[in-house]
Amino acid sequence: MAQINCSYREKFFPASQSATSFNFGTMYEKKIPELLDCGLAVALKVIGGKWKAWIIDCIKRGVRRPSAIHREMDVIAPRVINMHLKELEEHGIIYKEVFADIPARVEYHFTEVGESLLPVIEQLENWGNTNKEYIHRNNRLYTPGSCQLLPANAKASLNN
Amino acid sequence: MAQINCSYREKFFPASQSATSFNFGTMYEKKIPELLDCGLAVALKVIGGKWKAWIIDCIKRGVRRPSAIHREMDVIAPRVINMHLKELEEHGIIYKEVFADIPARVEYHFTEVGESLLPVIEQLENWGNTNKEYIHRNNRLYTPGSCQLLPANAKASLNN
DNA sequence: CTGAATCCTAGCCGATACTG
DNA sequence: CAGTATCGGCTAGGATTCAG
Repeated sequence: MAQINCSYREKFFPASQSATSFNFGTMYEKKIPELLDCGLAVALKVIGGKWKAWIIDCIKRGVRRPSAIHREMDVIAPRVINMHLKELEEHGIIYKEVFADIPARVEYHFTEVGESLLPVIEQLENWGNTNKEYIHRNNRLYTPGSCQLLPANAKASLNN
Repeated sequence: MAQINCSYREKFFPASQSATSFNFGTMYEKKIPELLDCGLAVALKVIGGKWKAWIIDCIKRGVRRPSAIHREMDVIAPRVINMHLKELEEHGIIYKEVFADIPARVEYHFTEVGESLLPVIEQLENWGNTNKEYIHRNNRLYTPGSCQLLPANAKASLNN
């Protein structure tokens, strides 16, 4: 059985203010610091954000230049893509190679840590693909007091 | 090498409007539908949200009653916790057992699908724990043009 | 081509009070 | 104990413009 070794209370709100309780993720200035010592929280922070998954997928497929990424994600505002790219860079997931060409030329690549993230993302992707219909279905059937619908396929997993 | 089988353009913005392109996630009413057919996006949607990880961890450790969860997460507004609980229920990750006691008594349990999510979360947690120092360090060292700092440990992963 | 600056909106979340 | 309602703010994200 999977084990989450998370003493969240401590990790989200360390008693010792000297802990690694600073604000990270500079996409916006944050008033309320969050996360910190919890691995799960950090991981979610890194791959969270509305379009990070898509961007990571781009780079993974060799779409490395900003302009190319913008072309593929033409429905998303370039500013937003750039913000996500910058955040990924700050987190050390990708880094940028700047060429002295004119016009300017830039390529993004995964760092080692970034590459180590890919298999984990694949797990998430697989889970999502095998369960998305179920989740969508549940969402549709759900009504405020419809707990009766769920136990049918859920009770099986109970053992008390 | 990990493979993400995501044709994002199609999955986020299906050409056929008849696709599973409805709005899910009723924590709030959404004006702009999102996600849909991409497994990764669905997975992130399910475990996303500021406190879902903590809540999932609670239930996993046997802290099943709302009042108990509220006690443990006493820094978080009960309303917010309830919203996340409701969303997890709507997504079919947990379900609620309602006892006819007075005062009211409720217990949350994982559905089968919910349990299948735990190992995946563990992967994320592990990745985060082994890389959080690196990420935090990067965040601190980062300055707008500090791409010079990263390639040092990043170049190694390049092969072109 | 790259990417910063400005303005704006929607939605997540926080605090409080209230019902059964 | 469990859950809802209302109000307000912060912030991620979207649209546009301009600079290097």
